Amino acid sequence: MPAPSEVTAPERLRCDAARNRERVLSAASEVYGERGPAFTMEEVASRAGVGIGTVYRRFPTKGALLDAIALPYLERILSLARAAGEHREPGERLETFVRTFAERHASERMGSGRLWDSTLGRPLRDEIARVVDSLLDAARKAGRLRPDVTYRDVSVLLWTLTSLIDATDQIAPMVWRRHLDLLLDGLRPGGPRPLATPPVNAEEWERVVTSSAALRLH
Amino acid sequence: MPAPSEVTAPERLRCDAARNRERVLSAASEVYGERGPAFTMEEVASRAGVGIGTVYRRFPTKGALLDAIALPYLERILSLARAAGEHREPGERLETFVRTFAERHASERMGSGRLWDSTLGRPLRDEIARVVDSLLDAARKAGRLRPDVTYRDVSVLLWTLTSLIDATDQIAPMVWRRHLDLLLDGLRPGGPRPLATPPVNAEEWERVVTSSAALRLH
Amino acid sequence: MPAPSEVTAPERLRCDAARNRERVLSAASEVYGERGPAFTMEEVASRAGVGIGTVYRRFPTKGALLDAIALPYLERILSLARAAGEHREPGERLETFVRTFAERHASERMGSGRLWDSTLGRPLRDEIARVVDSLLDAARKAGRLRPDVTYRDVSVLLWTLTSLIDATDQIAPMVWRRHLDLLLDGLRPGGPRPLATPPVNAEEWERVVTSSAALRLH
Amino acid sequence: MPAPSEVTAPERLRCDAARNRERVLSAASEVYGERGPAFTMEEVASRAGVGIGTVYRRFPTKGALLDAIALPYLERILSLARAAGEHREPGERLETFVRTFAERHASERMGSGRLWDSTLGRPLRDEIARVVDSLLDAARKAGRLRPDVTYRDVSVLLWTLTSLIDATDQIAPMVWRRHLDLLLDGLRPGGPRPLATPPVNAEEWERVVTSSAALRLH
DNA sequence: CATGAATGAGTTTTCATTCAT
DNA sequence: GATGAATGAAAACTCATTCAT
Repeated sequence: MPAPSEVTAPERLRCDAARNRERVLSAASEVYGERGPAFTMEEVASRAGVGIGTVYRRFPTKGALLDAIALPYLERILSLARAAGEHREPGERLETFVRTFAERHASERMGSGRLWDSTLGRPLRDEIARVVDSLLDAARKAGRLRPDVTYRDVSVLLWTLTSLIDATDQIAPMVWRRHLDLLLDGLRPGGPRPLATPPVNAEEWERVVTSSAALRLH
Repeated sequence: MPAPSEVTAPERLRCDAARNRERVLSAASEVYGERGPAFTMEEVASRAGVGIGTVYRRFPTKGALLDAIALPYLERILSLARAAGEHREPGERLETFVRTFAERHASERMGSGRLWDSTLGRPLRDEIARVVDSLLDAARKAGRLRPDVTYRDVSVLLWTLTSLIDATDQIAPMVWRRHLDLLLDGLRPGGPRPLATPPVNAEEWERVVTSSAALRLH
Repeated sequence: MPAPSEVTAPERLRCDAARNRERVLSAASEVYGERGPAFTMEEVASRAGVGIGTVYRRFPTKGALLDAIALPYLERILSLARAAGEHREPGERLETFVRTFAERHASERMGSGRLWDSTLGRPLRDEIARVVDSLLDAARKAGRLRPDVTYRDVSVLLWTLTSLIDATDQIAPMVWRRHLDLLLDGLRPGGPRPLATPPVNAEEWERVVTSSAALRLH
Repeated sequence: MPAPSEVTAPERLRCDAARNRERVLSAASEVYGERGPAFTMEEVASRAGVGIGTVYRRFPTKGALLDAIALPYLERILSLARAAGEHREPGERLETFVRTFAERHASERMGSGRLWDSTLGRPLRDEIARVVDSLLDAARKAGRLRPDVTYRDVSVLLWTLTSLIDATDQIAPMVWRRHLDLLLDGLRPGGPRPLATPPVNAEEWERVVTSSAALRLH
């Protein structure tokens, strides 16, 4: 049975390699989530259970690895946006997207910062732009969004939001939720409803202010 | 002759020491403004015109030095808040504070990130809280602010804003201004006035997305 | 059916193997010519169009590969020596050999340094010794060579010459030619003819001294 | 006694630093002599008995260290040339210089290769050129040197000679001496005296050919 | 046999921190 | 007190070599 073996052998090889690639990638995402871009290649390697040489075989540069982390990240964003587009109430779609995105980011420590960068994800980003634009349209038509908000505004918003989540979620998980409510609802009076999240209380705030949380924002 | 010598010598020393402390501090602020927390202790020393040992005598740790930078930073914030409190229109005071703070941050590269941290500035921070609270009050009474916004909400807002400014001001200076408009004006429709800043255009956005700007957000 | 399969399969394999061996060898010579012993095994593999494992199957060590490169090198030397032995004027044969060898080395970047080493080429080297000895004899009999010069003297001369060629040919191609003239003609006065190559001029010398040419001599 | 202490303290500091600098330098020369430019910074550090950081404080780059090795090397060459210029017999001066240079190079493992390079030693090199030129003049006037030999010819000769010495002195110390005799005396017949060094014998040659001596020539 | 994935010791360089002077 | 020399633990990256497929 040379055929099958010949077929499967390379397949398996690729399988192992691919598995390792995945392991490195998820280890990198993990470490990135914990320590930001200051993570060590060696740490990624050891957490992936491979030698450092293996990491470098797949990603010849730390930057390349960061770029690679970005792609699944973007893909998840896209799928969240698409899922939000299925929401029954068109007026809720945008908010649903932003909120689920934030929750997912907090729970899965999706990458951030550098990950919005890199030209690698261009087509993906374009597609995300299209989908999010449709969410904006729906929200606008439902009278739930001021007409002058663009995709880029939302993007910047998500961008700063992820930084805030990274910096505070572990020590004061309500901070970013409150901030998100404010962002979504606006600062002006006359809003139709009170903010869903209560103001940040003293203990949480204490933790934020005394920890090095702010450090991570830079 | 213990008195004179002990009086003058330490006095002088204290003088020199104080002068050195100031030099180190302003050198550190300068370098921090230029390179963020990645600056080198040696660089601070040489820019202050002292030996690196002197830096360490005053600030036993790089972290301590960062903490120390925060104080003048907080002082400037306080003075901006106070100045804004003098604004003729009480309803404008909060917005004036936030906007001048942002502009100052952008132009003088006031420290950020880590600088919000540290327990050193506690009394200062408390005073800032008081003053900003009065701005909030005024804005609320003038019907320019939703009633449930707290000092901490504003603080988080400023916090994320400085990150955005640090990351984008040099390559796309309109990005954070637009975002700030949105923050101040809210995302809901029916706002009393159109946003002052036009949407981010394609070129600027391109620059942000292709540069490593996002990197600096972490 | 053990016979046919065993006969053809190994035959083919041997064929392929031999072809691979050759490919690896010429790739290695090529890379060696370009970068000296600093070349990478991976580079040899990829230029030969085989996997790196294949390289290691044929040559268990980088040193072994270097040794193997030496053989064709020695063969070319031998053929040059034999060709020089055909020269009409017996008195010219030695000089012809040395000069054509040097030119070939310069133009084809024949291997050098390590290539004189290795015990692999023993019989070949012995044969070269025999042929060059005959050139020496002829030169001696023609009164063109001092009687006490041996094959080993010539060998050392060629050895240092190749180093000089490697180091200077690309940046100052006259340097080694002048040196060779001196070597062949002697340093003492009263020589029958002036040196054919003019002294190295300032520009060329400058290039040698300021470049990292000397580095390559080690 | 504040004055003396103040005077000596910095002096001592400088002393220690200078001592370390010297240690690093001589360690580097030593290692360079043994392994050529492939030496390790760590090795230099440990042999100098200092931390690797100290090496980098004095010589911010491996290249800088190599450059620094070159200077004392050039100085020694200059002093040898000057000493040779004092030789009673003007006709012997050049040869004396070349021979003592070679012996010193062999015994003290003076640097080589890269050391001829670098623009650092420019003035020193110019001075060497002047002195050696005077040796050439003297030799020429004494009828001991063919009139067309220039300083650059001698320089190339010394250059290749050091390579040969580095490569062979430890395993076959007569090889380079014999070669030097040949260089100095010329290859043509009719020379006034037989070569002082006997031909390389089989054992020595064997050692050269089988060792990796040749490797060091590249 | 061929492949190329995996390995990890080794290299250069940086920088926060200590300590002798 | 001030100085800056010394330290050495990392960190990013390379490459000869081994080994599973």
